[in-house]
Amino acid sequence: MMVKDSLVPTTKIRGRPRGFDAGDGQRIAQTAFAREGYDHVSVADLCAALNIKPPSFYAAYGSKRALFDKVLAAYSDRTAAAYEAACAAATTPLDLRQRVLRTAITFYTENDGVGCMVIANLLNSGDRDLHAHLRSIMQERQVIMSRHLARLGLSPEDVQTEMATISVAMMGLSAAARLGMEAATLLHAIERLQS
Amino acid sequence: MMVKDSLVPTTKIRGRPRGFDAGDGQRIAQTAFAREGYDHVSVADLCAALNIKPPSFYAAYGSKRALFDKVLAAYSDRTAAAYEAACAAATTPLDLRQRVLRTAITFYTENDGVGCMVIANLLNSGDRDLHAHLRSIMQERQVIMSRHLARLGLSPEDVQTEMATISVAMMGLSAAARLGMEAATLLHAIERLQS
DNA sequence: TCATTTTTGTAGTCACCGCTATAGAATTGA
DNA sequence: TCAATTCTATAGCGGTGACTACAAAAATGA
Repeated sequence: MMVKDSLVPTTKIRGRPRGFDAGDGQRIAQTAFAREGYDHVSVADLCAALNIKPPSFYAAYGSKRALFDKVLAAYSDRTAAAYEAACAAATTPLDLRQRVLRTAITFYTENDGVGCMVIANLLNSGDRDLHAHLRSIMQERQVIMSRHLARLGLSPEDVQTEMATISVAMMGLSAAARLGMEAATLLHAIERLQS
Repeated sequence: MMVKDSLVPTTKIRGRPRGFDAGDGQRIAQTAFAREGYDHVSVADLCAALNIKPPSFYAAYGSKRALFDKVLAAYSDRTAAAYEAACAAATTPLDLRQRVLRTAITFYTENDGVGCMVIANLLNSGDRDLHAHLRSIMQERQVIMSRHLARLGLSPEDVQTEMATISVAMMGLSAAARLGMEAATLLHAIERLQS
């Protein structure tokens, strides 16, 4: 008598098996999207990189946008956790800013300097739906940081101003990183800026 | 006996007269390129805005890239003069930074906040030639500012760092302006950043 | 063996891109 | 009036974008 192995991940799946690893594909797409941005990565590019044809791509990921959203969600979760940790560790508003910007620099200079995936695509992409999605992600971040700033004693209007300050700094770091500025230089730059 | 009026601007020109004002077209193109960026403005868009057909566009401007270069040159000259004036008026390196950033903010918040035409397209465009052109413009600017910083007493390595600092700040201001941040908020942000 | 299921490659859809060949319309000079 | 010149609209070029209809291929279950 056989036991149903529905909980076992190695369940035999009917039909022709996929000829490539979807996880590998997502990783390749992640670097491509991070480097070039949503608009400048074509499905044809991704297919070439994955060595597959369009039908395989669409069967596995649904659409270019769906794949980007998956990659973006992973990035967003990863960075949100790091920023949350930075905020939680902060003891003063100024300390929060320093910790957040230092965290940002480490992310932005990954993979030879790709900047922030949210900021970069918010500035680059012509896709309106994507634009709205990215804006909402950014707003979520700001809400969280704002709460921490309030917790550290800033008045509502000071929270607004400090949030704008951090935003401008992060955008500058993202852009500079994308244009090739190295992590050490970015650190020196914002240290000097806050002289 | 007739006198040749080759020096008179109202010389009668043979052939069918142009049905639109090329100068108006350049102005319309300027706002379009500033708002949307080179890649996201199509020749069809420009033709629709100018109420002309593609052949008229190409007869008047040569190519999309040629028109952009014209618009860019005008922008570049205008801003270069302003930055030069800001640098010339500066009495200390810190004063130079303040003046340059304030000048930048006024440009970036023109036309409902379009940011810096050089920085924005450097980050957005996928065109490699354009990329190189914009980079060279940016480098020229930095060379000029660097000379002023040296004149004001900064050591070579401090010039480098200060230049990176100003660059990061300008990129942040450009991006934030493009995302809708107002001039007053931008001013408060960089003031606060330099606490 | 054979039906069922899923993936695969071929080949194409339609829309848009920058750009242009061609011929007609509108002007000037003779 | 008529040739020369210049701009105009029509229509279409070749290329690329995201995406897909279709049938063959490769696995499973019976």
